[in-house]
Amino acid sequence: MSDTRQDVRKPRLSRERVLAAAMELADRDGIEALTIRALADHLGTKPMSIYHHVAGKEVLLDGMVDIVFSEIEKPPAELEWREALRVRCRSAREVLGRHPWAVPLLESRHHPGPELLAHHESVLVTLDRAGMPLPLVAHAYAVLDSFVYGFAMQEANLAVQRGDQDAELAGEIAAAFDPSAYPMMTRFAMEHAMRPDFNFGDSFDYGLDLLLDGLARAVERERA
Amino acid sequence: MSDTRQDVRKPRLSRERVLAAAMELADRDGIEALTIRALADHLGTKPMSIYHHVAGKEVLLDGMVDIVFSEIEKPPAELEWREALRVRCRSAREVLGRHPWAVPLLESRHHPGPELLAHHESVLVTLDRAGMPLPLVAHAYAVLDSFVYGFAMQEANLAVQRGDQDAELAGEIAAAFDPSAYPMMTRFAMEHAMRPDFNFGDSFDYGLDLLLDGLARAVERERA
DNA sequence: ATAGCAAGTCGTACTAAGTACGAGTCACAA
DNA sequence: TTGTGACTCGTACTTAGTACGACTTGCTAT
Repeated sequence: MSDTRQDVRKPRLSRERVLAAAMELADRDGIEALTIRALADHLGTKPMSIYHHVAGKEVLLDGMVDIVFSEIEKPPAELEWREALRVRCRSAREVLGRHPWAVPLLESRHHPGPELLAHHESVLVTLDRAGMPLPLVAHAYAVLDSFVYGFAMQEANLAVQRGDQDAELAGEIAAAFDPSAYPMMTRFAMEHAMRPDFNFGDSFDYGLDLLLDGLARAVERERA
Repeated sequence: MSDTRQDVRKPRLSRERVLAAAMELADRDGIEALTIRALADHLGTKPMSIYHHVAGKEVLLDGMVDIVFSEIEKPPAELEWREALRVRCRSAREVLGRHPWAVPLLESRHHPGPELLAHHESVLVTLDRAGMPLPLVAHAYAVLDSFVYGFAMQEANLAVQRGDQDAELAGEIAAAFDPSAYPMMTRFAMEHAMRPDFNFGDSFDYGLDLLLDGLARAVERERA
């Protein structure tokens, strides 16, 4: 009778299970819904049990960020540098699209995890083998990451917008909006951005190529 | 005896004073230190008085974001489009440097204020007068803002790092850091990033020119 | 088998923060 | 002088993070 029936319902907590559940919750309900109590419910436990596997909420967030980094594809070593960076940047955008809550966290965590470090290393190696001198490596990395993070940030926000848009936001914005006060915005929206085939995301590849082209030219100039 | 002595200490609350005080607090102590109670103390009032001038904390943040936008210089109409955009992007970076807490908020607020709308309008007008067709306008705006916001985000984070770095963070990172596991990162840090004349911010103008050059070329191509 | 221990779980309770409610105050106009 | 509307604030409720310490459980060495 006194068999271990609880291992069916409670497969024992662990740091991994806690982190995985936290990611699920954040993906599904948003980062602001990720509270220790909600997480405990989601895991079928009580709040304080969680603290035996992660030291606190900050550490939990650090762990989640490192998992996000682990999902981003590193620049493949066998590809030419531009192609390799394209792969990693596209992957970064896609992963951040799956975890929109992560964007503001990525750069604001002070405790880099192992995945983050490994990721940085692999990108630096790729820039190095492109033939860039260190100052150019620094520029290239700063510029590419700014673009990727910034773009992901805007996309994350658009996603949220769309979420409550159907409800009232659209009407609310339109109401507070005087078309004659913002003629160019109105034209832009009417003739382009509201068209069904408009897709904000298309600008990602456009901007990425802009940057990679520019960097390639800079590498050429270095060679001269 | 019963003169109005309190108007010396309490110049009467107002939406403007509340917002200004909130900006001060956020700039000085960080956004996480901006609580209604702390704000009330800063203003010499009690928490609930604030709610007569702003409807809640969300609205307070919306208002702060709009003030930040009001501080960003619009692209001057009298300048050539590239130069005009350079002015506005540099200004945006500088303003976000003064208000690092604003970066994650900028894109996550759902209620655009009048300053934000006016700002967007002015940038769109500039892109239009550069001779870009609407699809290119969309790309240009998305790409430039991604870069500016992303860069500001990274700089904001660096500023925080430097804040507690002196204390223990530097040693902490170095301790958890195995140079042989990350050879390229180590080389990059030693031979470039830790040098006294290295300045992350220098990459801003570099990236901005990369993008503006690319966009100018695209405009040329359109003309053909 | 069993004593004992380490790992894990959780009930209770404290603190910080946002804010609803409603009573009080104050300046000014009629 | 008195009524009114704008403003102020004391009290208290709610949600969240988490410290403390007791309880439970499964494994190990006898």
